[in-house]
Order: sequence, then structure tokens, then C-alpha cells
Amino acid sequence: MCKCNTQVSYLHALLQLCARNRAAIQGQACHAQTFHFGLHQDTITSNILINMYCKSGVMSSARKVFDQMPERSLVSWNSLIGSHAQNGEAQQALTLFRSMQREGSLFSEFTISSLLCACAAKCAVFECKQLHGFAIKAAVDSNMFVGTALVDVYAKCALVKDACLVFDNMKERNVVTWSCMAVGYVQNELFEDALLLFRRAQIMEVEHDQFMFSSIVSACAGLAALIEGKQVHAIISKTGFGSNNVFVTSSLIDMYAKCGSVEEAYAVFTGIKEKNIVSWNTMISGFAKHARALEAMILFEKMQQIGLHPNQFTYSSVLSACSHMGLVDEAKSYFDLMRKEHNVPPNEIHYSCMVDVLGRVGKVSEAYHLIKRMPFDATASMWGSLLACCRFHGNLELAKVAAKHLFELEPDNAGNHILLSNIYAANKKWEEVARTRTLLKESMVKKERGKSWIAIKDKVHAFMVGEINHPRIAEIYSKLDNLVEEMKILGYRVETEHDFHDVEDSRKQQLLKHHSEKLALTFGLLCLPSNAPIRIMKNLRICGDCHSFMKLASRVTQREIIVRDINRFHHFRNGFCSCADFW
DNA sequence: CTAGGGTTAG
Repeated sequence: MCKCNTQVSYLHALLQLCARNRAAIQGQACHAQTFHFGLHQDTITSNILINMYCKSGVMSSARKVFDQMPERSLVSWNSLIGSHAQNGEAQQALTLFRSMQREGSLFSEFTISSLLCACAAKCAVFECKQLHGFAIKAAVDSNMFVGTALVDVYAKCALVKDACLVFDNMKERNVVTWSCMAVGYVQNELFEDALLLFRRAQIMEVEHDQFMFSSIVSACAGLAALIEGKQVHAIISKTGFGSNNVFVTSSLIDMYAKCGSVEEAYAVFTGIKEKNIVSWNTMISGFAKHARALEAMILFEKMQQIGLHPNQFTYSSVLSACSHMGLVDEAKSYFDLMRKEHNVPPNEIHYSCMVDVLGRVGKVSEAYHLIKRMPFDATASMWGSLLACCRFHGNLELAKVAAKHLFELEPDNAGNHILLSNIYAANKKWEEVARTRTLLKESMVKKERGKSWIAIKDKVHAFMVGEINHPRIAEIYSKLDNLVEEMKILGYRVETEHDFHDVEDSRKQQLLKHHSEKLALTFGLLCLPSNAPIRIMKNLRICGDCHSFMKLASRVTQREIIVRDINRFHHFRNGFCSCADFW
């Protein structure tokens, strides 16, 4: 029996090489050699074998080595648990942990961080809290890996406060810890907090990496904060992460698109050397939001020319592009193609786009039949879009059906009651109008108030309907009056049918005049240079009066006005809107 | 010999 040290370390090195390269076949040959050298019962050799089999994905062999070892060490357990965690097999990892405890083996920071990782993937809150307890008892909670895993798992389970608490109490943090916290904020839609964290990291001169950048860019996208987004983009370019990471570049495309600058989104897109499916999907979705269906469709073709297969995201983006523009035939052919050509089964989002586009072009019954025969329960958004279409195309019978379903799903949504009331009014059913208006008044109390905001330099100015608190509000109202007078000469008439308060017409005119987007626009006119586009963000759908107003305002002032409402972007230029009045 | 994070949909 030869146990020459150089040969042993040679075999170990070979096995480690196999592990790194996930070379199971060669690893197996080395495994045979361990018998030849009488090393098969050696703990370190067995651990290296377990690691090699885990890394190359042969879990059964790893388990066999583990089961046959005469003396298991902590590393043996950790390797196996860690591997199950990485494979997303939380249950197996936890079961092993329990056997480990039953056998009286102590665990380490390696064990806990692996298990936490497994729980993060499954959002297993209870297990995660328990593991946190174990970590404290075993005094491994101050370990950086354990702390980072805790931040990650708490954030993924939507326990942001717990994540923060762990983060703030950590003695030592690295770039992963910081990016986990940032990602945690973004995933819980706490975009402001993510940006504040990023600034804190900058002040503390923490190094950034691609993970941090992609999450911060997503935060800017979520806030529709173009100025901050551009600043972060500049930092990214300086650090050289600019065009070589698909996560960062996809986030950048999405950020520019959601901030209203589809041109800059496209510039990032064309600059990517190796685009993946997400790069394409994000760009297509960007064009869709901006009512540029043709470009969306062209990209859909181009991505296939370079050999990428459209997936569910791709299809939801092209379908929504079609629905925004009322391209019903194109939508139908995509809907057909997705299953036949690319084996993508349509999901609720795809059906929702189809219902929307069919309804928009007046094929209301067809939309209803699609809802009836789809394999899911219809969502509120589907009934809502059907109801809206019934109003537009005048179908009282289907409107009643849609409304009935809708009120079951969303009893407190004021917009739904408004729609139905209008339909009854159009059909001169005054009793029903009165009945719906009572329901409407109750729901109006809970209705979200209209709010718009505009960024001037580095400050965001927000306006509510009939705002009185802005420092320059008097100036704004006076400028708005002048603008309205100028527009009236061109034929602007306040469309009071878009206001649903139970008040007389003159008061309605007043309320409409002071819709938040009009105030934001006026403030933009006061503050921004005369050639700069005016970008306004809004929390609700833009009303018909404001839409006409913006069209005329773009003509009178010769400005480009970009309004993002809850669904999409409107680009107003010289009296026209990119949505072709279809929204 | 063992441990952590990110992008796209109505």
C-alpha cells in the first residue's frame, strides 16, 4: 500500500480540479484511485470527493460517499447541506440539518448561511426565524456571511424591517451585504430607501459591483427618476461596468423607458455587444409603453433572426404594443403564433391584452367570449377593460355583466362605478344612474387622489388636484389662466363630462382646470428652458379633458410634453399625441 | 475540503 504524501496531494489536487470543472467522469476515475491508495476511508479525501460530486451535480454519489464515511466531519455535513441549498432543495437541506443535530454534531456559520440561502429561495419565514435563533445561540450571528444571508432572506420574505435591523447591527459588511440590502428595498418597492442606501454606501466609500448597480438602476426606474437614473448611469460608465453585464444594461434600458426617454433606452440597447433574451424583451416592452408598436414588432422579428426564441415576456410586450395601438389583427396573429410556433402557453397577461385590444376596436362580444373560454378566472383588469369598451362602443347588456363581476372583485374602485354610471346615463336610465352614484359617492371617499410630479433640476415637485401648498402656486394659477385663454382661441373647451363630482357645471370646470397634471405642466413651463421637453408623471389614468388640453398646449407652446400615466406614456407634439387618442 | 446577491410583462 503506497501512501506517499506527494501522491496523496496530487490526487486531492486532481479531484479539486474536477470539482472546479464539474468533470464528473474524470472525478469518478480519481475516486477509483482513492481505493487503490487506501484513502477511501480518509475523512479529508471523502470530503473532497463529496465536494467534487456536489459541484458536478451527481448528488447520489456525493451521498454515497457521505453515508460510507467512518468519520464525518463538520465539512462533510456543510458540503452536502450547501449543495442542496444551491440546488434549491430546501427540504433536503433542512432534513440533513435535523439529522446533524440528532447525531449531536455541532454546526457552524457555514451551515447556517447555507440553510438561510435555501430558505430565501422558498420564502420560508418560520424556518428562517428559527435559524436566526440558532445562529444567535451558537454565536455565529456576527459572521458576515450569516448576516448577509439574513438580510437577504428577511427581505425576500417581505420582512424589510428585520432585514434592516440585521444590516444596521452588523459589525462588518462587504459589497454583497450592501447589494443584498439594496435589492431587498427594491424588491419590496422601497425605491427611495434603496437610493438613500446607495448614497450612504458612496459616502462610506463602499465599492460597488454589478449587483448593486442593477438594483439601484431598478430603483430609479421604479421612481421614474430620470435625473438620478442618469447620475447612476454616469457612475456605472466610469467604473467600466457599463456595457458588459446584461443585468445592468437591461436595468438601464428599463429605467430609461420607464423614465420616458425611449431614445436613450434604445441607445443603451444598441450599445450592448452580447444581447440576451432579457435585453430584447426589455427594449420591446419599452417601445410598447411608448406606443411605438412598429419598432416593437421589428425587434420581435430581428431577435429571431439572430436565433433567440420569444418567451412569455416577449409576447406580453408585443401584445401590449398592439393593444395600445388597436392593432387587433396583428395581436391575433401573435396570439396564434405563441403556442404554435414557440410553444409558449398564453397566461393571464396575454389574455388580458387580447381582451383589451378586441374591446378597443369594438369587438366587444368577441372579447367576452374569449374571457368565457380562457382557462383562468377573469381578473378585475379584464372586466374593467371590457366595461370601458362597452361604454365606448355602447353595449349596455354586456356592460351590466362586466360590472357585476367587477364589483364583486373590486367593490371600492370608484372608476368602475363612474364607468357604469356613464353607461346608464348614455342610455337615459336615470334610476340606475342615481343608484350607481350612491355607490360611487361611498367609493370616492376611498379613491386615490390625482397626483402629478415633475423633476426640476434635482428636486421633485408634486402637485395634488387643486394644490395650494406649493411655494409658487399663485404664479402657477395665473400662468395657467393665461394658457387656457390662449387655447380657447384655438377651440379648447373644458370637457366637464370627465368630472364626476356631484356639483354644478361651473364648479366642475374649476375642478378640471386644476387637475394635477395641468399644474405640473404649468410649473414646467415656468421653470424649464424653452427647448426642453416637459416630463410629467401621474399616478392615475389621464382624463379626457387633460388629454385634449395637453395636445393643444403642445401646439400653443411648441413644447414636447411627455406624460406618464398609470399605464403608459403619452408624447404630445404639435397638437398630436403618440397614442393617437387611443388609451 | 464547506457558505451569500441582480434584469424583462397588463
